[in-house]
Amino acid sequence: MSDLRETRLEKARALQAHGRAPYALSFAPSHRTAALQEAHADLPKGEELAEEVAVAGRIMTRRVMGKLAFFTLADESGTIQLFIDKAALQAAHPEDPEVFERFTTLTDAGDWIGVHGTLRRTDRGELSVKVRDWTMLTKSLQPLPDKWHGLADVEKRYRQRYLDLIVSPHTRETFRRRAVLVSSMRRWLDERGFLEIETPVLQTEAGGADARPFTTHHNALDLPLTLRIATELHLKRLVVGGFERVYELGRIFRNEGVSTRHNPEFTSVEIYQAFADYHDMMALTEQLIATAAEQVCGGTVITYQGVEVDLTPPWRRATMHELVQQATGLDFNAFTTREQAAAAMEAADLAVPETADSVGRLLVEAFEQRVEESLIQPTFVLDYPVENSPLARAHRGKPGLVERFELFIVGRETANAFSELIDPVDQRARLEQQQERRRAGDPEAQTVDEDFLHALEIGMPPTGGLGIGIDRLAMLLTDSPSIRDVIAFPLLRPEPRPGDGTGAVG
RNA sequence: GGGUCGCUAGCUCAGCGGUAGAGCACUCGGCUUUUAACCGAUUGGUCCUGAGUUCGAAUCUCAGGCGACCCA
Repeated sequence: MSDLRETRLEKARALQAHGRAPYALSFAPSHRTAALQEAHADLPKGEELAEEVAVAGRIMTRRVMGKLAFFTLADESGTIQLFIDKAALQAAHPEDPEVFERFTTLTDAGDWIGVHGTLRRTDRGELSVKVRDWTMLTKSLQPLPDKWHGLADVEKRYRQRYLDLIVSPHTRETFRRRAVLVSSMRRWLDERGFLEIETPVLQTEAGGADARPFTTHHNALDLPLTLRIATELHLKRLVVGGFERVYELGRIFRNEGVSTRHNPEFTSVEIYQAFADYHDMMALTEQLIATAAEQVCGGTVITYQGVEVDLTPPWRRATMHELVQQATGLDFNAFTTREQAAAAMEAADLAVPETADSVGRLLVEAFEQRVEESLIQPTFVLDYPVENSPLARAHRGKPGLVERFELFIVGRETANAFSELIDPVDQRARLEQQQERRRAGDPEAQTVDEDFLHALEIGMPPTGGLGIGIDRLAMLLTDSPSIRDVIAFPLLRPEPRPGDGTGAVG
């Protein structure tokens, strides 16, 4: 509303007129508020210290009562109260008899200010800075949301995340935890000799996953490009090049719908370790995630949406065949044709989609329909059908299967790993099969990447590969029900703002 | 893609066919121990958009927009 804004602009002009700039260049705080609260927790009521401190922050609430005022000042660490005594402030400013009135009338909730003063605990027990001098750091022109209710409108919280962060301590904590998660994972990998190497986001043909890419265009080269849908094929090239432990933690883009579990851009970490197989990657996954949980949550037993989840290794391991048999009574090892499997599934009241054109794909269907969401505690699901795992190595002992696992926690796929396929002849055959599917109309099927195949022909050592969805892990470790709660700025349709010239957002 | 729900003051919400309201915020006045400060007064609206029904629509109907949740 422009009246509120105009009032604040007027205050900014008044500050300028009185020699106080509405936008300061810098300020030197001596302490953060949390450090002061902690250091002086035992200061008795009514007592004051001689030492002067400087703190900076945003005014959250103001209580002005005649010749005395209390502000709540918030910095990133926490809050502290400002105790503004008219007589004391004026005594410190003989040159400006209006100093108290300027402070109380030209400031608003939302302004950034810095103050110098002494610490005292009020009679009511609130540790406060008794203000000797104040500086406007940034004059805010827009009102803050309701100080008691905060921002309840979910859409507004996503669109104007800055407001959400100001008024919702829980949101700040979520993104702080996400940052701890990411740095914890990088540290864990770095300490074990993994190199983070950045691979291209812009690619002429996106590969490494079954997904549709975003398309874009390079003007100078007049070249159509796609955004990456995985980092897999380039990281493997690096293993071919001789890096034995590589990873990349970064943004992936998939041109798909949005939901509480999907955002078109999301963050993954892919990790490749030479001379390792998928059993090694299971051990790595357990340790990596358990360590992250300890650093983010303080322990490996956590609560997600009211359910206790125990991330203490080792985690349950079960094959997809076992899990499906337990849940449905169907033994997919016994089926030799799709017709047999389809009939058995229909008899068990399972849907049989047309697109699932093999026993293996039907097995995955049965898994998704009856098992997936029941896997609350961390579970490695092993040994997938070869049909939908074109980059995984054939199982060493089970024909038709590959050495692959997916990790499920709270019913959600959280990680995916293989003993990587390193035989270039087999790899070519698998990708050609995928290309066939693509020709037959599956837009998510993969294409043949000739340079990748060439790299495999140069020679990739036996390698274990792993991908972890950072957003879903962040949801788990921050107890967030929606992926949008752990993405600072989730994709939203732009808001129509017809003819709006001021206060536009975004 | 389907279903349900939501959209009213800067924020949080009430109003559900008859003059658009409250609390907070803002402005003004009072107040030297408040902390959702308090007391008094004032200000503030494209009731998401459009069409329809009606003497009369924030309210009912239809279409559209944006979002949330559930399902596929």
